[in-house]
Amino acid sequence: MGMKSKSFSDMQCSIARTLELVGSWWSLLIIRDAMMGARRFKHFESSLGIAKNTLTNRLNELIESGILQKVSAEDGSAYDEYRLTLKGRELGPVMIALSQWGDKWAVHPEGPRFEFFDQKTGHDLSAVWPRRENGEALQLGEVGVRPARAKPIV
Amino acid sequence: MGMKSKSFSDMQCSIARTLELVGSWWSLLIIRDAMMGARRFKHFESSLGIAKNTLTNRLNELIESGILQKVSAEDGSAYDEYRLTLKGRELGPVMIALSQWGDKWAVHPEGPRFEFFDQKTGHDLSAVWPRRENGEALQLGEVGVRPARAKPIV
DNA sequence: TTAATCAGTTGTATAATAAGACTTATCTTA
DNA sequence: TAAGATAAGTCTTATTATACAACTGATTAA
Repeated sequence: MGMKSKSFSDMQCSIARTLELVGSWWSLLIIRDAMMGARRFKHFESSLGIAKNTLTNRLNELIESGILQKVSAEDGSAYDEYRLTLKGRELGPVMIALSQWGDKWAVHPEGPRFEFFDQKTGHDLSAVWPRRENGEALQLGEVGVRPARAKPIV
Repeated sequence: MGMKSKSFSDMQCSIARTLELVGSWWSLLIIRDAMMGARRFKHFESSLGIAKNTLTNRLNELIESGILQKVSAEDGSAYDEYRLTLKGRELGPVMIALSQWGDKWAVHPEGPRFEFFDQKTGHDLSAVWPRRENGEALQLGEVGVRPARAKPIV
């Protein structure tokens, strides 16, 4: 996109700090591909159509951020694999929320390509949505934002 | 960032199509500010420290996408206000998921600045997380991705 | 052993952002 | 009501990230 000398990392907002790590143009799609099983440079490259130098940069940033890690290949190849860390895998809810919104508001003529499901049962997931402790979904208008209270240290 | 002639809009993936609309560097922070009550150009500008021309471009893109709309000011001012549409407000779960991840994985030394809560009760929300129909949270490893089945037309 | 593939690196061109000066319309206040 | 301040942009220039293509050295396949 352009000159990104402006960084979000000094902002106290957790959304800004997250976007500092995964908000670059290709980052979330790289993470998506990793969640769908991509492990090798060529997988990401051919799936995304991203320029090689840009892919190199994004992958290194994600490693630097602790979202991806390079590990020796399972199949004995000399080429290392890129794998999500726990930190990376926990972006799952973000991905599902993005996907769910796109299914509703950025519809492709041929419909959605993929869907998330429960591997235990094969059933669909319920919507990723703000809920009360009892599991009840809130209306969006009922969600408020307030200054964070100090959390107990222990 | 740079040359973004590569567009995601032709991709069938809902995540890519969503990022095409809100994945630019500042877009999600503008939407965050709108959710926190920002309505005027100056609010976004001073909150974000974004260049004016860039802010103008991002705001117009978000209007073009139907995420923001310009409406006449409630207080009678001649300056219009930028307000989220329903389409924009429904990015709430994405925001909460981003915030929740940042609270855990991109911690600021002084802790989180804001938190979401239930305005009805004042209580915290439960985590935005993949769940079964019965409300039970899945382990991330239990979430699978599969080609989308054709949905019934009616 | 030769050719093809993989994972990059290195240029060059282009497009998006940053920064700041400038403009016009609106608002405040004395 | 007139003058100054503020709001919401626009325009220009400089910087930087991305795209694209060619090239390189290591690994793999035939």
